[in-house]
Amino acid sequence: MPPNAANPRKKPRQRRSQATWDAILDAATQLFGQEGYGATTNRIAERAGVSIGSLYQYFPNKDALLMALAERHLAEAFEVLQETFAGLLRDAPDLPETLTRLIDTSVALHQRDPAMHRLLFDQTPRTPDAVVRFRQLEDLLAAAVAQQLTRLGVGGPHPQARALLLVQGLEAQIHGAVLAPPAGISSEALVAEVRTLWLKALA
Amino acid sequence: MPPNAANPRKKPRQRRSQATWDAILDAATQLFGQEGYGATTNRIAERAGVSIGSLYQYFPNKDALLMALAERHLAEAFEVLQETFAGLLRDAPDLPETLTRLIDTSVALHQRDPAMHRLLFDQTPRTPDAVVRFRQLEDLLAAAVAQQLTRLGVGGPHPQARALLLVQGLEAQIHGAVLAPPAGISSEALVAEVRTLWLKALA
DNA sequence: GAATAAATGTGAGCATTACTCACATACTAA
DNA sequence: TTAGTATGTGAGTAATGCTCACATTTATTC
Repeated sequence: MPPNAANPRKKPRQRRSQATWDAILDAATQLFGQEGYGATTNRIAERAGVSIGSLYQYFPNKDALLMALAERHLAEAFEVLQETFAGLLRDAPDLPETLTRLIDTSVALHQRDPAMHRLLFDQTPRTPDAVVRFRQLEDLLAAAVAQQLTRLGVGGPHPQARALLLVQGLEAQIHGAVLAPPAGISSEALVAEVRTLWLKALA
Repeated sequence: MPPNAANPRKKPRQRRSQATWDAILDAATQLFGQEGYGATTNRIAERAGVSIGSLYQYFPNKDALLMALAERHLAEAFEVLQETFAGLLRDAPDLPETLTRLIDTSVALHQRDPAMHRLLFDQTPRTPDAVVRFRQLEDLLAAAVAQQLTRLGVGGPHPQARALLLVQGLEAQIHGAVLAPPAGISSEALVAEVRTLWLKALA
């Protein structure tokens, strides 16, 4: 994953400060996970066994803590996606199999840590910085998808555009299917339908 | 639009209280629009020419103010959509024309008041209540769409599921295309591509 | 090892703000 | 007129994000 240019506070140099940084993020993970955005910075510092001043030495404000959690979350997701795309480059499967792998990966990522996903998706304020950052990563993903579409000869007149729409559409559909399936329809049925629709859209 | 069951404070009975209610919402629209979620309730009351106590007589907390703005915003959107669906029932056009009308409506709704849309989409905390409420409206929309898909014979084995995926996917794609078009791709090109993809997906 | 500088840690307290409540005022009904 | 109800007020409270003057620990230099 590419580095975030706007990293607000310097990262630690000495070993003890690295421990402090880790303790703060761990405490933030716990308390934000339990209490949502309402968790207070003072209690996070307390839980981390660190003074509130130290917390603000590494994170300029409360939202920066969430951003750090988001970065960690997204980095994990990127690793998984990296493997998926590596596999696609290696095996060069046909369109149906390619779609299946992409969808399965997306589903797995949404099932991995639903609480954290919901915290970041629903409760974290989408600051301009966060929105820009997210779009940046979305474009990266789209580029990898565009490469696959082109390889399969289904990129259309503008593969990057088509890939971006696939990324955005698929994310919304899988998110809804996995985290908020409507009464009367199973997640599995929805995911299967997602695959059917995109297969026809791209074939 | 169906009423919201969890309406937290009673609506006004006398004329002057209706004026108070309107003044508060107008002030909220202005200040939230200018300053985002950071706008304070005290200043909203001041701008409305009303005491802070009166504000909290009608809105139990800050988020309820945003919810009221969202309800107003969504009600307007529902009116427009109602017209669109009425037209579809009247004219019973073929699939390409039906898709065009739905997409054009969605684009128009996203272009109508981008600032308010961004405020509600990005900055308003997605409380559990708000999430449930939004899903409720999404299902309603999906039901109307499912009716059209069935009419056109493209509902597949589960029209309601397919319609929900269309609503979620389309919303995400149009939102991205209109409010955050990537460098090098025009909104128009993206919207055209959205239409192409869904046409093939449903044909 | 002593001295100096740099990095890291502390927590009382400040400023802000969402929200309450005891009370006052305006309206309605008899 | 009077009683009752609806509406309006704003000083004050509690909670919380964040600062800053200072203390402590580690690295560096002589």
